[in-house]
Parts: sequence; C-alpha cells; structure tokens
Amino acid sequence: MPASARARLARRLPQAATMFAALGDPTRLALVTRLCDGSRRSITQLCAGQPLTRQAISKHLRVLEDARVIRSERTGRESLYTLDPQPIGELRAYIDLVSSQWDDALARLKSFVEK
Amino acid sequence: MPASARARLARRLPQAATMFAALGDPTRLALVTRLCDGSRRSITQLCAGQPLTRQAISKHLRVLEDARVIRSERTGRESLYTLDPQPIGELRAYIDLVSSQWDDALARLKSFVEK
DNA sequence: CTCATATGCCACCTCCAGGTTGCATGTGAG
DNA sequence: CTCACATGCAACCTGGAGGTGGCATATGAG
Repeated sequence: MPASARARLARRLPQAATMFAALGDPTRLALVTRLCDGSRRSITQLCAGQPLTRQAISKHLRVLEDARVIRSERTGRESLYTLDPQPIGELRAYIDLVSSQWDDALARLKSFVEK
Repeated sequence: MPASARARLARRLPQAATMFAALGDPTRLALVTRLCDGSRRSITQLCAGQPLTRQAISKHLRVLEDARVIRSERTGRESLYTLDPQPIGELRAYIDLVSSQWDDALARLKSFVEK
C-alpha cells in the first residue's frame, strides 16, 4: 500500500543490485567475512589460504571496491583494504525495507481474514 | 575475537552467497521487490512491464526459487509465485552478523585507543 | 469438442565474469 | 645502488549466465 516505500525501493534498486552481486561470489563474500573484524589487510595477506592467484584476488577486491563495499588505501608499497560500514548498512536497510513491506502485507492479510 | 561467530559465518557462507547472487541481478531484484508486498503473481503477470521474454523471466524465477527466495505453487494452468520470508530473514541475519562483528571490532579499537 | 491461454522444455547464441600467465613499475631493505 | 617484494596492467582463455525462438503440453473458456 505505501507507494512511497515502493518508490524508495525502486530508486535504490540498481545500487542495491550491484552490492548484492558483489557479495554474490563466494570468494568475495569470504573476503568480506575476513575483513569484517575491522582489520586492514594487504592483498598478499588476503591471498593466504585461498587457492587463487594474487591477480584473481586483486580483481575481486577491485569489484568490491567499485561496489563501495570496501576501501583501499595505499601505504608504502602495499595497499591495505578495509571494510566500509556504510554500504553494508544500506544493504541492511534495503532488506529491512523488503521484509517490512512483507510484514505489512502479512498484517493486512491477517486483519482482512480476521474481519 | 569471537571465534564462534566467525565459524557460524563460514558455515553459512555458501548458502548466503547463492542468495546474494540471486538478488544480484537487477531483473531478479525487481521481481523480488514486486513480490515483497505479499502478493501471489503468475509468470505472465510478472512479465508485464518488463522488456524481456517470458522465458527470460521464467528462468530468473527458477533461479530465485533454487535460491529459496521465492516459492511457486501450481494452480490450474498457471503457477503462482510468492516471496518466502525465511531466507530473507537469514540474509538479514548474515548481514547483521557481519556488521555486529564490525561493530565489536570498532568498540574494541575504541576502548584500546582510549586506554 | 475446440480453441486460446499459460507454461515447460530444448536448442542455440552471445558476451562477460572469473581465472591464468607474463611483464612492468614502484618501493623498502641491505 | 641493488635486489627482493608488493602490486598494477594487458592479453588471453573458457564456462556459464542471460537472452531468444520454436515447439510441446496441460487446462480453462465457449
């Protein structure tokens, strides 16, 4: 019923989709999961334990950075990556919007049935 | 620090990745956004307004169903799709885990700095 | 019964995400 | 200065995602 909520969802959809897609790859989600403790790690550090080439990891990091999920900062000869909390918050906001819409619909349905 | 939370994240990672990937496509996210009002819609209904073939939409719906984001039920000659609230909830739980980890890290960092 | 409707299934096409290798570049260590 | 190390960049390959069209099948309408 709330057309405003629907409009908000539609407006945020493209960016939300890219962020979801960024987290959709297992390797990338693993990277994010590894960074979610707030640490700043270099590429080679993030390569450790993964069966992939440095370049592959590097590409994934680039994707995550383009989606604004992580941030990179060059210090000396290595670039350190950290999680960016704000986009994660926006993702949560999107999901909350979807589920709240759904909750509202359920409530309306319930009240309709009970009437 | 909480190794249990990290283990939980690692365990849920594969399924979470598939769900993120399912929502990563703009068309699919639009479908989910359209279904999040609790309605049950047929394929042709969902095709209306989208510049895609019925088969394309059908495939997307199949992907969403495989990821357990939506459910289908055949009634008569049409199959109706509805949003499945539980996986959405799990996604939210995953994001909450990530951001709570992050919050914890921030808190620890803050207390460390302030010490 | 007959027909239009709603969908499923299959073959096919195209393009890019994900991955590798090789080389170039910048920077800290000694 | 020289060398090892961390990274960037470009070319290349390949499988599967996303899309189409055609045909088959079930089912409600008349």
